[in-house]
Amino acid sequence: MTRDSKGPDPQRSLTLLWAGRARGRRGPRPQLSVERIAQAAIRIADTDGLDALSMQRIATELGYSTMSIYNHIPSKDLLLEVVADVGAGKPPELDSTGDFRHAVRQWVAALWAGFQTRPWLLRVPLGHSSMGPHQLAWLDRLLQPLLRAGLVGGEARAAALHLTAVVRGQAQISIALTSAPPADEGLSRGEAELAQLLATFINPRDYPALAAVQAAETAADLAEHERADREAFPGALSFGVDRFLDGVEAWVAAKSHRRDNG
Amino acid sequence: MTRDSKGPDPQRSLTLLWAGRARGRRGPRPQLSVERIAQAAIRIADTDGLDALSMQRIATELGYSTMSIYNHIPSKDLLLEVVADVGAGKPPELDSTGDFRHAVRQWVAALWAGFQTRPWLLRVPLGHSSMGPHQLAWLDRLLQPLLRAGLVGGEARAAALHLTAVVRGQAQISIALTSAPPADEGLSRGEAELAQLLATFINPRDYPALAAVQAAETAADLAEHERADREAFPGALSFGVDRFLDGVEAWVAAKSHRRDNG
DNA sequence: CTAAAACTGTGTATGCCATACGTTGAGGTG
DNA sequence: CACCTCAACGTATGGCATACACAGTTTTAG
Repeated sequence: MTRDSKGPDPQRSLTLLWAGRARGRRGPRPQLSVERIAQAAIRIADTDGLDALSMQRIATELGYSTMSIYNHIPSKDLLLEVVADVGAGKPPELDSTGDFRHAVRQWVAALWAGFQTRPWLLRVPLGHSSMGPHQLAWLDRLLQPLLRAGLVGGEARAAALHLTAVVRGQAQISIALTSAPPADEGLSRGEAELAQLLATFINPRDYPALAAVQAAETAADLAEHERADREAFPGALSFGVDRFLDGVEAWVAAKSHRRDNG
Repeated sequence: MTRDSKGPDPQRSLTLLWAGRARGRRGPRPQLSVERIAQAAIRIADTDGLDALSMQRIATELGYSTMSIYNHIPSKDLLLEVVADVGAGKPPELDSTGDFRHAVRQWVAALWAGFQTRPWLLRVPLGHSSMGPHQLAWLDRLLQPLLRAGLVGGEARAAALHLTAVVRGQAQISIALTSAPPADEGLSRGEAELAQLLATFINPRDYPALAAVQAAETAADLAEHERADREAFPGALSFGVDRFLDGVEAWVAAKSHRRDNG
């Protein structure tokens, strides 16, 4: 480790992510470790947000000087890669019996819940962390029901990427919209008033489809909103995932039919 | 405008995003404007990346002092929201004749291309920019073919969100994996060697499905890779979008059938 | 018509940040 | 035992966002 050159070096990222620290080195025994540093960083981000995450903060949290951190991690960018991987945690256990759709929905719900718990994960630039051990574990878990459904290698990989991307993207958008107003000044105008303000901008001339959708929605809106709070993930996500799984199922069926007749 | 309180204030975000500067104010006529500032910021991010984007840099680029910027934009976070919206640009014109799938694919390809052109857009925290005029224009454009396909309000909105999320997420992952190695030191080991290094970590014990997929892929990999470079967007994205559209089509068909028989 | 008020642009200052560099001492290795 | 390597530390540097006080300009109130 020690002093090193910078720059986006995938090799370094990978070895850092996959740890496996070699023992039997010289010098004093390290008290700090990549693991401890990452844990402290996650703790800070969980409690005070990603903006509060600084090298100095980590060091004081652990009771060491700021620069000691750099003996274990060459830069903050690399640290963030590690944090993004470790912070993802372990993937859930899925029902491997029966419907592959059920398993996939379980996986989606778990990932969604993870992003709700740690919204800051969505603000960490991915870097090479998507090749970290935890990220790959999540990917592996999702691939299993997809392969079981009848997708072949490349298709399963594409479908898994699709689902990962959907949850990531939806969570990002969802969290962006749910940033709480300051609520001081006595009257904290709710989302309703905000939506109304926005509605004044959405004139049917510039946004015909949007206006149409918005007009058609005011009716059944409330009932759906209340129901959504009780679900594992919101209706918009659910609809998309279900339609995708419909398509996957049809694709597999068509493939096997092709094989039967070929 | 002038001096203002901070904090995530949706109201302020929206009024800033939707501009409409009122004239007839006191004081000297402003030479700077939110528009000019945003354009300069985009220029900087395009040429030197998001990390090079600082208030000082913007100011010197425009030939003003750093603090002048704050007379027009209360904080850098708000600036980024504006930049994220303006930087998205105008949505493409879609073929409104014929197949809705074609139009959707056009839209997806355009958004994908946008993210390739401006990768830094994916690193800007969304904030409330998703309610900016440009973002809504993109959304509106996508809603049109979806409504035409036969989805009703809520479904169309969910499907549009799904597609947006997919492209965003896939682009993020894709860009994260394509960060170039420094390529100094004579031998710039390619992605191949990197993949091989990664492969040593992926043992079938911990990652059974991944290993299976990887083993099944080495064969037809090259041909597919070469073909992917000529497409508007990569095969993984295409597969997912197509399966989703299959599901949407089936859903609409089932609905109309239900109606015919109900 | 005048004076106050409001606003834009400027310069300076503060405090936080990542990180380069030099030093010290610990503890394996020859 | 001598040497080498490395962990932890302190200090220093340059960049950053932004608070604050000021100067000049234009609109508006009286």
